[in-house]
Amino acid sequence: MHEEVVARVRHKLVEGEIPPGARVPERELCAALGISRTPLREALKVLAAEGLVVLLPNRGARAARLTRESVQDLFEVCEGLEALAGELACQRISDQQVAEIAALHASMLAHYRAGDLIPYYRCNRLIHEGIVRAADNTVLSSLYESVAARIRRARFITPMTPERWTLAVQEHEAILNALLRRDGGGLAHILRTHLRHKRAEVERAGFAETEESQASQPAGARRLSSA
Amino acid sequence: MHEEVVARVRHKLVEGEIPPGARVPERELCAALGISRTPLREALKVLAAEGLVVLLPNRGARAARLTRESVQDLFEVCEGLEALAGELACQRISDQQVAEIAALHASMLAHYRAGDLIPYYRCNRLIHEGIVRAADNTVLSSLYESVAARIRRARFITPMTPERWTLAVQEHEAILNALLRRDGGGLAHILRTHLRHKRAEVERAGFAETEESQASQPAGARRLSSA
DNA sequence: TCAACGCATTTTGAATGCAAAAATCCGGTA
DNA sequence: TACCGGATTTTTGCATTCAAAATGCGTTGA
Repeated sequence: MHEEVVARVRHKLVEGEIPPGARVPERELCAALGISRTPLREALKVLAAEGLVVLLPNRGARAARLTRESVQDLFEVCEGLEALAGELACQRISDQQVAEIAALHASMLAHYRAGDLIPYYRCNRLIHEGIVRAADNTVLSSLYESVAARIRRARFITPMTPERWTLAVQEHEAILNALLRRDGGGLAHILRTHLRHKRAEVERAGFAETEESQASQPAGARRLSSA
Repeated sequence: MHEEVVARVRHKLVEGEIPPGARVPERELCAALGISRTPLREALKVLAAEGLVVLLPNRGARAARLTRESVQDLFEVCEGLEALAGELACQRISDQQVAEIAALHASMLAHYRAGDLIPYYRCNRLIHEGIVRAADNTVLSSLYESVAARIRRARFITPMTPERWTLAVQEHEAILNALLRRDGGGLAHILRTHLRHKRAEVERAGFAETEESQASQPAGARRLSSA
């Protein structure tokens, strides 16, 4: 049941039901989930360790903000993780797994042509997860899952433009090709490029400062602090 | 106080006070730390999310085992993270930070010459952490911390041989040189090599099957399972 | 003799209770 | 009317309590 609670609350955070910067209403969530405070508080501690919420001593939990720095950090790490996944996947992926990803790619393409964004996103995500899974590394999988979930929260503030959509599909063609050729270096490279473009789009769209919910959490000057 | 408890228990796990595979004695720990079960259980949930303990439903917590697969996975990911840190650090490190690492390197060298393993390990760790810190990426830092902590648990089963020690010091010379030249690619490469050697040593030493505490947790056949 | 069953004890997981810290509200004052 | 200070209410953090599951042990019957 503990895992269930963590998953439910994580879903609310990733899907924007609890927007970045918002307070996490302990009482309400307990009522909504039909549980007492103990398991919810345990779940919040776990989500804090994952970086999805911030625990303020004696002042409760807030959904972590998406600042310019944190998004940049997340993309940098995600690049590294996906590149590693690409390298390893090309060494270890089975023909069947390649076929599964090729099938996902085909339906993603169909959704692109039909202009269906939501199912397109779903296939997109499954392809990236498939590559990570094919790397056959449980540590990598769990770290990727954590980072990707946090990045996914930014999609509400980045509109998908037709140009970017076309480019992304082209990049996915290259991804599939590299995978078919088992070209680890090439796959790592195109995955990095793909993510850099996505990141540029998110940064261009700007974030933070636009949500009313970003209030009451002072902007940190992390880049200035040294330790 | 919550963070305090997590840190204390994590220390017990990383330092081998609670060996891999051993049961985490909830009652005892509560008594030892002078707290009730609630905060301890919260801490265990967090450590489970970090991968240091495994929670068995209705059967308590055990310190995670160090299997061949999990150690391999950890090293693979650590390589990726350190390589990324090296790349970023060379772009962002300040002269003062380089000087700090150079100083650490010098004292590490002195400890090597004196044959003092423990302080050598300490300097070694601080150098690697310094590089990661210089990458100036909080997400990277926290993931690295988590992976490095889990890897550190393996050091009790890998004796330091004179040959490996000499090689490690040589590699650290190359690491410092790459850093002084701000050669990101070169630093990433030597860091990967350094870790690969360390990993080979750990794998050669063999692990698991040697600790009585590894008992009663069936060996998983993860490499065979697909999803 | 040994295996299977049943009961008691221990351990786990979640709910509740209680003390302390924040946040809020309200009245008073300048 | 704006601002400050204190009391009240709410929220938070931890301890305690309670129910359910697992474990251990003794008994019984083949």
